Formats: sequence, C-alpha cells, structure tokens
Amino acid sequence: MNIYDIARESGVSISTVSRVMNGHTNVSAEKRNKVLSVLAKNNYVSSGIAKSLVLRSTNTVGILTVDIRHLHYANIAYTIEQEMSLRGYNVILCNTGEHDEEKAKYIKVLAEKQVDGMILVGSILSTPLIHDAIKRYFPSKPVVMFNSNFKLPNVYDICSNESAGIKLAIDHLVERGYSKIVLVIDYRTWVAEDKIERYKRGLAEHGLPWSKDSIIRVSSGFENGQNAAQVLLQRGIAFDSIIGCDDVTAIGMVKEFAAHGLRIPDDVGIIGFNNSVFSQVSTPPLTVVDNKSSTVGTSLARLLTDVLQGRDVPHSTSVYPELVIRGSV
Amino acid sequence: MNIYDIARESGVSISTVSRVMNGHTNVSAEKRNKVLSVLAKNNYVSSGIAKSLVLRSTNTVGILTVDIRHLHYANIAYTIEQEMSLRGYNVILCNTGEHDEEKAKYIKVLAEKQVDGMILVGSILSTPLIHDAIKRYFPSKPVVMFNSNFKLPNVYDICSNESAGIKLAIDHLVERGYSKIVLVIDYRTWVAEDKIERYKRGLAEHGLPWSKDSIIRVSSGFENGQNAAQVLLQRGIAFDSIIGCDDVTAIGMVKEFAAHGLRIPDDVGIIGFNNSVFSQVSTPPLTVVDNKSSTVGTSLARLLTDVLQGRDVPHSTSVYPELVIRGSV
DNA sequence: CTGAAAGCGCTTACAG
DNA sequence: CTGAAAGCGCTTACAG
Repeated sequence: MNIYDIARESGVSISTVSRVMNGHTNVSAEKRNKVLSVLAKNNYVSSGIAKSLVLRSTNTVGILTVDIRHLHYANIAYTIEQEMSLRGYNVILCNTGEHDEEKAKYIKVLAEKQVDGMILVGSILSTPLIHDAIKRYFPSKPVVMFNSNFKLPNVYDICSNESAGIKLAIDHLVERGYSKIVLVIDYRTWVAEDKIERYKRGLAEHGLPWSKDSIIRVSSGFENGQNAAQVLLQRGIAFDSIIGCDDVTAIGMVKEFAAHGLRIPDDVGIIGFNNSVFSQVSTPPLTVVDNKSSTVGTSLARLLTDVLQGRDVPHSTSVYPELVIRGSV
Repeated sequence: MNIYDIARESGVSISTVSRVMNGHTNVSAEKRNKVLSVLAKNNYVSSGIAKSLVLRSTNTVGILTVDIRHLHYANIAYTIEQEMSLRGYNVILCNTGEHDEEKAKYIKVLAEKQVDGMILVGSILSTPLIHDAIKRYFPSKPVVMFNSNFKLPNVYDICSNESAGIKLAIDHLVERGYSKIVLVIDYRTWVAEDKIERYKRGLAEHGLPWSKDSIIRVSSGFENGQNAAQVLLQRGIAFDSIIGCDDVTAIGMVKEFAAHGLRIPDDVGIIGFNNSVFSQVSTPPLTVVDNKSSTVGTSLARLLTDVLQGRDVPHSTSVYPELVIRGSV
C-alpha cells in the first residue's frame, strides 16, 4: 500500500494526499477530511525512505563510541539520543571497539545510509585513519566530535579539558598532604598525552619530582584496576595517592588496596574520573573529576542540530571539569 | 554524484555500474576495472536509501529500551548491536522512558523509517498500548521482545524466567539461615507480579509466612535503594534479608544499612539481580541472580536475523537465571 | 556480457 | 485549491 492506493481510495491525486500527510494548508477541508479518514482506516504509514530520497535528508544521525557499556559513554549516548529525538532525529548507535578499521567501516556504512550527520565520542577516535575515512566518505555533512579534533571544514568538536582536571586533582591531593602521586592512563590518545604533560607540570608546580614509574598504563575496567593496584604494590613503587583514568578502574584499585589492608584515604588517596554512579557506589565514595557527561551529550546534540539547521556555531568548544569531593581523598 | 555520473565517466550503462558495485560476476574484466577505478577515483558512496527503496529492506533494525544508562540494558543493547553488525545490520537506539505514549511514538517512527525489524527490551514494554502500536504500525515485520510477550503472528519473545530466580534466591537465603525475607520490586509489570507470586510460594515452601509489609516498591537506582533501606528501618519492619530488584538499587541498600551500623551479610543478607559490574564493585561483593544479559542480547539478535532470513524459529523461548554467590549473603 | 526501460514511494514546482 | 509530470538514485527482469 502506497500513496497511490490512498489517492485512489480517496478520489484525489497523490499530490493532494502528500499535502495532507505533510499538513499543508492549501487543501480543501472536504478533501482533507476524506484523505485523513482513508489514511486512518488503513493505518497508513508513509515511507520515510522514499521521502528521504527526494528530500535528501534521513533525519537520522550516527553516533560512534568505543563501547556503550562504559557508563560514561552510556550517559553521553543517552543524552544525545534524547536530545536528538526531541528535535526529530533518530540515532544509529555504533560500538566501534578499539580497532581503527572497524571504526572506518562504520563511517562508510553510515555514509551509505545517508545519515544527516555523525557524532564521534571519545579521543580514541582521533586517528589518521578516521580522519581519512571522514574526508573520503563523509566529506560535506556535519560531524561533531567529543575529545577529538580534525581540521576539516565539516568537522566540529567539543573537548573536555581533561588536563585541567588533572591540575584540579593534583592541587587537591597536595592540599590534603599527599605527595607521591601516581597517574593512571588508559588509551594512548592525545588526551592521554595531554594529561601526562599536565601531570608533570602540575607536580613541578608543587616542587614535586616525577618518575616514569609513577605513570602507569592500563585498560579500563574493574578487574584491570585491581591488577593495576597489584602491580603497583608488587613493584614496590613509592606512592601515596592515585589519579585514576576513570571511575570503574579507580574502584578496582580501591578494592584491591583494601584487600591488602591499606586504608582509603588514610594510606592511599584516590581520585576517579567521570563522576559516574560508580563513584557513589564505591566504599568509600570516590572523590572525582567530573567531566559532566550529560552536559556534554546535550551540547554535542545541539551543536549538530545547529549546524544541520544552518546556524552559525564555533568549530571548537571547551568544557571544563570540576572536582567533586567525596571520601576517597 | 550518482550512478549516472559514474556510468558516463566509465563509458558504460548504469546497469553495469550497479552490477560491479554489487559484485555481480557477469561483467567483463575490462569494464569492471574501468568502473572500479572511476568509483575509487571519486570516493563514490552509493545511496543506501535508493537501494532500500527498491529492495524494500533497510538493513536497519530498531531497539527500544527504557534507558540505556542502566547497565543491564546497556549490556543487552551492546550485544545486540555487535551481533547485528556482524550480520550486516545497523541499529537505531531508542530510549523510551517510562511513558507509554513515548514508546508508541518511537514505534511509529521506526515503522516510517522502514526498519526491517524491532527488538523491544524490558517487561515494561508489555502494555496494551504497545500491543496496539505494533499491530497498527508494525503489523507484519518481525519484532522480538525480551521479557514481554504478545500473541501476534509477527512477534517473538525471549523471556528470562525471573520467578525461577526468586526461587533460587529464597532457597539460598533460607539455606544460609535467613527467614525474614523482604522482596524489592521496581516496575509494575507482569514480570514483577510473577516474582511476587513466586516469592509468596517460595516462602510457603519453607513454611515461612509473608506479610504485605515485606514487599516494597521502589524506583530503580542507587539513591532510591538508599531511601528504600531507610524506609525499611524507619517502619520497624522485621527483616533479616533482602532480594533486590537490581544491582544498583541493592547496593544503595547495602550502603545505607552499613551507614546504620548493620553488617552485611551478618545482620542482613542481600541478593542483587542482573550480575552487572556493580555486584563486583560493591562492598561486600553482591551475591546475585544472574539473568545473563550478554547471552540474552545475542539470542535476541539471532532470533531477529533468523526470522528475517526466513528461518523457522520458536515464537517463545525461556532462559533460566543462575545464582552467583559472592559475599552479601 | 550489456543496456534501455520500468519501477520502488515519495515531493514539489508548474500550470490551471 | 488541484493534478500531471518530473525527478530523487538505485535494481533487475528482459531482450539482445
């Protein structure tokens, strides 16, 4: 059943059917009502696909993220979806994983699906291959990135100033009397490098030395956090505090330290990252750097719809994290 | 740029271009190579929309869930997305919230977008209004439901036998010496009713009485769990153990009890539901009913693709939860 | 192996 | 206010 069937049954042309379906006013009340009743009688659902073909817009956007199971990404994705939905868009969700080729593949598929735009969430998407994939497959429609930044005319970004978060964390730790601060890093991205730089500088600002041993690399996750804590203990590295890469990993460390009889925050202070529910759930509750996932999600969605509607927007925006003080420092 | 442009530049017809784009073999090597090079030179991305229009398939499915920020739903949605992606489908994610009208609206939109099928996750989607929305807007394409069950020819379901989980929990609790068991329920769905019935019966099986006071209703969430624990304490209800509605809420209760000086599991035993990371993160780690979200996600996706490919599948499937024993009982 | 033509289900100037 | 017609970008019998 299509628009022709409705037209025939209503005794009008397809033009008229199209007009009433789209709420145009230039249709006589009589014909409008007739069409409306036929539409209702048949539970008619018009083809968005056909419509998209002629209108050159699908009212669908793609969202790429490493893994929606991470609370942080789930929060952002949720907010984006809700905000886009409010504005009449649907969202195709893509969990890219960590492999670059997979991400590029998703970008190509989204281009073929003719999404109106994309939102890429996470600094891990900031690689040359992704840059090329966008340039090649998505050369003109808007793409909005979180914590990534490509110098491409159609690419916009919002970046959380995570290195400012590092400074916040260090200052707080030092103020509370800690001096041997370990930095935990997950992905090898420019954001991670930034954090490391800021970490070194932050220590220097307090006259504290840094050693290579006090920067440790992990994969995100509760058990990985436990492992990281073990490694720290086994290696005999001198430390009295930790800046975690995110909340779950930080909790993993908290629990492992506790299992070894260390008291939090007395023996070791721990700062998480993200301010997810995990930080409340932890014992003790985690003091965290909050990079405001909900705000970020909303901003990303608004940025994209603004561009889509031809509004003038800044190519780059920064958001600043805040410290939320709870019980782990 | 479209298939006509490619055809012209390649000196062939659009039929031939279409054939090489789709990997058909009945094209001479010479023309194929020519077309291929023109395609590559232009970074050509063909229109999936146009293709969908003629093929009557979008290779896209919708997934409805209350709120992707719930770890349990995030897990299921993630698994579905990955599994569908493997099979060449993309996923439109819809966070419906708890309002029925909103859910129905999403269903209509998905119908217009011509998704090939839908997966509805959660017993909260099992309402008359959703039933009608499917019947009206989605009368013939496959829909797969988790923990819901409509007697419609195109609707399939996988249900977690959560009442079996209740029995598991009660038996375990009784075995450990608890006898005043409180049941925590969130949504008012048929699954919740089932759990309540099984709870009463389970108590009876052990010669235990039940009182209305020992069934409490909450909204899911960490803070709601804390509140629930407070209420329990304030009301002076006699209890020595809790069967939670999910992990986060259970942890909220754990922490609130602890704050009141109650020891877990000595003073009160607590069983969570879902086996999410929260149950590991908790202090003490949560003994939980595991209803296997990953398995469920995979099964849902396979069920849908099986139907899509015309395979013969059962309309209803049950999965049974298991008990994971950790430290809270 | 190859191409002309019809058709998928819409929207929208254009003419009346 | 209304309709005939062209066009959106593809696929695929069909005929050769």
